[in-house]
Amino acid sequence: MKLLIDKIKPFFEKVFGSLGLDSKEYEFLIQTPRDTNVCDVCIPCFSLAKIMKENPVKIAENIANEFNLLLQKEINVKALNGYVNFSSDSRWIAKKLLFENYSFFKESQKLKILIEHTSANPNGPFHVGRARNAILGDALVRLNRDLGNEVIAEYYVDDMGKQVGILSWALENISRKEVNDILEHNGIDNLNPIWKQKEDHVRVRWYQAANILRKEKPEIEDELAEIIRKSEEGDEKVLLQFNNAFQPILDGMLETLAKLGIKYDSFTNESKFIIDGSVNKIVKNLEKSDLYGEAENGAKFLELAEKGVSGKSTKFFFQRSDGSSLYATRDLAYHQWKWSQSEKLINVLGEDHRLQSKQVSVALNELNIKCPEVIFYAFIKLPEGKMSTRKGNVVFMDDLILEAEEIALKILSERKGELNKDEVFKIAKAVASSAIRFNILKVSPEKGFTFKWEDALSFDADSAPFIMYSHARSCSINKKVKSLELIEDNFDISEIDINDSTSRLLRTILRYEDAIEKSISENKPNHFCNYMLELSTSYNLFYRDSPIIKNGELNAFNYKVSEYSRKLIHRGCNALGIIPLESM
RNA sequence: GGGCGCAUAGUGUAGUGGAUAUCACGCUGGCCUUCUAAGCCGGCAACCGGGGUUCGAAUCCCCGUGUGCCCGCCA
Repeated sequence: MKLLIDKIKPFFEKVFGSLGLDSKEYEFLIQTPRDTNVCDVCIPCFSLAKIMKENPVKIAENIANEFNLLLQKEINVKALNGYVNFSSDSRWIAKKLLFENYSFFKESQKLKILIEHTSANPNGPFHVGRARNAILGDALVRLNRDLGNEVIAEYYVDDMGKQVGILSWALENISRKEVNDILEHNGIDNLNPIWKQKEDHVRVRWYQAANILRKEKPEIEDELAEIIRKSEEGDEKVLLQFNNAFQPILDGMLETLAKLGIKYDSFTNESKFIIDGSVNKIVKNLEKSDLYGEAENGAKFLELAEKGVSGKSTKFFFQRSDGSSLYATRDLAYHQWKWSQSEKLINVLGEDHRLQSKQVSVALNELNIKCPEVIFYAFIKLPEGKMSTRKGNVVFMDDLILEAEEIALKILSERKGELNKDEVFKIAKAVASSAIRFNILKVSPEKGFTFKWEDALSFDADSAPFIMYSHARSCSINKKVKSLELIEDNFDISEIDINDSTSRLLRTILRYEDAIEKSISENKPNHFCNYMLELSTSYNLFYRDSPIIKNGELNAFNYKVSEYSRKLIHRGCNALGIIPLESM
């Protein structure tokens, strides 16, 4: 409700000045109420009671009276239960939105932001748990872009070290037949033939087989250690070999994410920071820290016991005894580099990285490098327990998407319609991808949840299709108006009678800015999900009560409101990665 | 053993010091000759337990309970 707050601020200064209060100090009191049906903006007077030594109900009444002397009739001010409640005239809102092109985020500061998300090790297909990262990250990218920020979506590629090393070794040393035999003996399902062309599904089997083989033949460890060591020294030949091993997997993973509308602007390889020497510089600088310590064998660490880290080990190791670097050290160099690209950093990490992220923050402080904002999300479990790529106990995102498309197709086939096959297929894909994203986004990131097929595939009221359906309706109306070539009569907004549901819709539209800003400032896309559900509900009520075409004639005001809503729902869908279809 | 998350109707969720605790599923009763019924309207039902701070606590603090994650010279 920025529009209204900006409107009343100058009067607020006068009123509070006349009460002998510093208006700047109390500006924060102007707020949007929890229950938006009560009023548009309010000032709770409870905290003033102590200073003014008076009953908050009385204070509210006095303040309301003062405002009423100053404000024109387009803002209604009333005192209620110790609150000063402001309600704007619906015609005034309509005028600002429909005729004066009030635009959102005009005064917001625009930033260059780098959002690093997903960054999953390229060793196998996405399962639903890992995908939460990508879906959250992509939503943050889109929300920030909606506000006008310039955003880089970053994927940090683990192209060295143990995991890729194992994969690379497996592809060179284990035959297809051996892989199949090993996995069969260990109860891992066969490759689903649907995915036999998709290298993430194919190659992960080598990774799984190698992990089983390592337990049986310890001598493999020596071979592994050798190539891993070389990769960490930046050996070009080994890194190229690693790259050839994981790149087809990464491509397969990105193909899956693309089905969900997720794309990246930039990929950065971990090895970059070994090769360019920045890791070495980080090590040198960390050695100067007061927290620096060395183990007996020469491994280097920071002692974090005094920095709020506790547990069995309080040491943060950044160099092994053999002189090689660790993931965390490279991460420090990576952060330094990221700051050279942007003014704000956001990382999306699983809750298992909480400690590691704290260690990185302390180390960054020691290096005089700013810390990123980090958003943590809890894991998605299966009813039978944790998901694990190695154990093959997962729901693949590719399978979930396929299943969702089939259900959408089934629903479409049950409904009468004159859509052709291509359109039906396109709609099913859009519904599936949007619904999956939304069902994950609508839950607050720090809350864990258990994956259930029926919830993930729910297309009911609390879902993306609900929002998409409102949009499709508004499109349908627009098409009808166009096809009937109805004429938009001129009208005087001050003469229009605005009903309750239209008034509610106009107010909901006005809260778009607040919803985006809240979601961004807290890095919680679920807030905006909620808002989009409210916007759609408001539109549905308006649709019920306010005919746009009646007896073959166009209601120009209702049409303008509908069109404004249509464009805003479209915009909001893009901000969440929901595909706003024109018909469904 | 220690640290860090989380706990709201039968189920899932919103809410980060204020007005009658949000929305959905569920159960239940209604609305399609009228701009897409994947919709709309009505009813049922909840703040883990105990202390504290405050004029006021689901929200902040302490203790407990349950649950998840972490405590590698892995990533």
